[in-house]
Amino acid sequence: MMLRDFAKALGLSQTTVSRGLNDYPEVSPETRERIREAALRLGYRPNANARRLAMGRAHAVGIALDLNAEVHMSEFMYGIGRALADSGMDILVTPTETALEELSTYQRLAASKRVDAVILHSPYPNDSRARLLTEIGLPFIVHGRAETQAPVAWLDIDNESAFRRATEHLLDLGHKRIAMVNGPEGRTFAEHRNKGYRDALIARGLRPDPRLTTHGRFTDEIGFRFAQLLLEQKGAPTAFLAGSMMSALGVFRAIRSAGLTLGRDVSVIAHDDVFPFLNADRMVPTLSTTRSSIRAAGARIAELVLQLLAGRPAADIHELWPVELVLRESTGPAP
Amino acid sequence: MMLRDFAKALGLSQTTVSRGLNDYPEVSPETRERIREAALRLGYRPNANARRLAMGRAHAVGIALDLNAEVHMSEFMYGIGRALADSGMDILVTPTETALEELSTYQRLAASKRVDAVILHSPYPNDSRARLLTEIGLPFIVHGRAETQAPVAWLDIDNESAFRRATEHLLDLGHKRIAMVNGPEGRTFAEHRNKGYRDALIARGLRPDPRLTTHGRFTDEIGFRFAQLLLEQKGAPTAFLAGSMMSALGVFRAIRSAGLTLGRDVSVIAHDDVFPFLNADRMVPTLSTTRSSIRAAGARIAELVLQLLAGRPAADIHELWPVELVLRESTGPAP
DNA sequence: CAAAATATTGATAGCGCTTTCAATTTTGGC
DNA sequence: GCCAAAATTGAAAGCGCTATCAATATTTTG
Repeated sequence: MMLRDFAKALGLSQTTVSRGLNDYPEVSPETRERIREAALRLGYRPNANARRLAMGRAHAVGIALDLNAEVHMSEFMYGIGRALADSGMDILVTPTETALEELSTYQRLAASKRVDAVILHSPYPNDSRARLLTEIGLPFIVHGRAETQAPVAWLDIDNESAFRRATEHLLDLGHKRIAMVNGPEGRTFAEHRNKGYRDALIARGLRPDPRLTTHGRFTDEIGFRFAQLLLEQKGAPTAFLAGSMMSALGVFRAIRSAGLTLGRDVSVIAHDDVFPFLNADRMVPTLSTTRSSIRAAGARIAELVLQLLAGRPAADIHELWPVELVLRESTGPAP
Repeated sequence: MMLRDFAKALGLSQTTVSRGLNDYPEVSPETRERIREAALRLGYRPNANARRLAMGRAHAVGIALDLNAEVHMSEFMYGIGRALADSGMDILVTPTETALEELSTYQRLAASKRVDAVILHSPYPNDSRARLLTEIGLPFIVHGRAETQAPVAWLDIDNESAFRRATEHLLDLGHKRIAMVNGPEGRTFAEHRNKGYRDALIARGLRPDPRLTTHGRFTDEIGFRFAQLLLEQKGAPTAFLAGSMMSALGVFRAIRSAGLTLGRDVSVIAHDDVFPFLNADRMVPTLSTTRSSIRAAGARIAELVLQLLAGRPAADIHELWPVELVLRESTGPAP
């Protein structure tokens, strides 16, 4: 069934029916209701591709499925999708491995008019992807922060403050040697976390020891290896900051396999993006975290994308979300 | 730049250019090359929405982002996307929470012609979604197995054999009480795993104890709670089968928090979908697994979708993949 | 070398919507 | 009750491609 048939069945013109379905003001309330009801009853739905062509809008947002951020992606996308559900917007996912690949993906999406906007995540402070998108005029919003010449819309969590407070808390507990399993080097969020961590140490007159910091993907393996390495040395750290729950799991294993007790011999605070499959509050011992739902961020970002496309200036779209520090059993006084 | 301009710039008709770009045989090799080169040089790309409308094909496949299968989704989608990369097919993701929601999603996608096919995952033996898709004539392929009246295209891993062999191996090691943390009740793969597990026990004259089996989502919490419960009882199991790496992490914690040693006091075999962020081979101790890459499955499924859309009968599309049993340190002789 | 094939290119009619502009009906003011 | 203004509906022209059918150029054949 297409518009022509549907309109004929109603005894109305295609024009009126189209207007009725698209909330044009000039169609009378009774007619609109009649159209709505009939559409539901007869199961008529406009052909999305015809609409896209006629309106010159793709009704879709793109997102790169980046292996480096993989654990986070589905939860993030879930949030985006939920918020977009009623807007008729689709989510178009493209796997990318390298930054270069991501760039050409955006060019393709833009040139072929497949998406109206894209959501950029895990940015660098000076991000080539953000620059490209600005240049080709494809609207986008950053999950995280990037600086470009032109104003950029972004939503970020306050990583710096989160890690500063987490570090301060460990310092308050008497820890002097605090290690950090950070995210991939160079990414804005990793740099922000680093800054928060270092600032907290320096404020207490401690000098950050570069050997106590590592960068890498959020895998349990990296957490494990780094923690194991440090724990078997003399002058081992008594506390760890972990950039993700995955890294934390690795750190846990290293602590246990060194015969130490988590929360007593070694304290851990991890950043928790709130995955349904990994609950910091139900671990044993429960895990202290800096917490911020990545799903909620995705949902909000989707709303902001809609606003951006509706004409709200990118320069106005900046949200910095505070991060909770949730203290549980994995943190205790320095031994 | 659109086709009209591009064709004009080349001094050719739109027809010829379109044919050149779409690999029609009647365009001469030199002309084709000239078109190709110019397209690259001038950055011309056909408007996807105009193509979709003209061709009556969406050039997209849909997939439901199901919270119950969330950890697996990004890896699975990554495989799909990689295999689809050169085909011009997009991946359209929609979050769904309930089966009902998934049904209405498929109806919407079909009615509005947003996708040419969908990929159905985590099916039930008798699956309402598969029935709906058959009924409305939206091509689909199942990751897993479902039975319907009409023939259904599917790709599945041999869960039954995997869990039979895993169980047999534990039995060979002398274990008598073997527990299993299975997936959500009713899903085909969970039932198949159950069958493999039970058959192995029965073949050795052991009666499966229902108290040793639990069903649920693949979270570390469920693994932990179930294992903890069993390990503190008398007659505790000496071995566990875990339906996923996440469940296994929970089981590990329970074993350790009971003061037992993994691989000595208690053995564990987990099913490993091969996540980049969780490596069974680099755990401590290394983890014995039944292994099958969900990413590879996704990639193959994408190929099969293309074949299905190219006209290959669904009845011909059935692949049952063998599952490796990888023995490592987490399995040892019964104490 | 003309006629018949064959290879290659073009003109144009959709694809199923939205939207502009025109037509018609209804309402309001006096 | 009449006319201007407002409200409501319709006709038809795109949106930017693909694909059908017709036209032209190039070979092949007898």
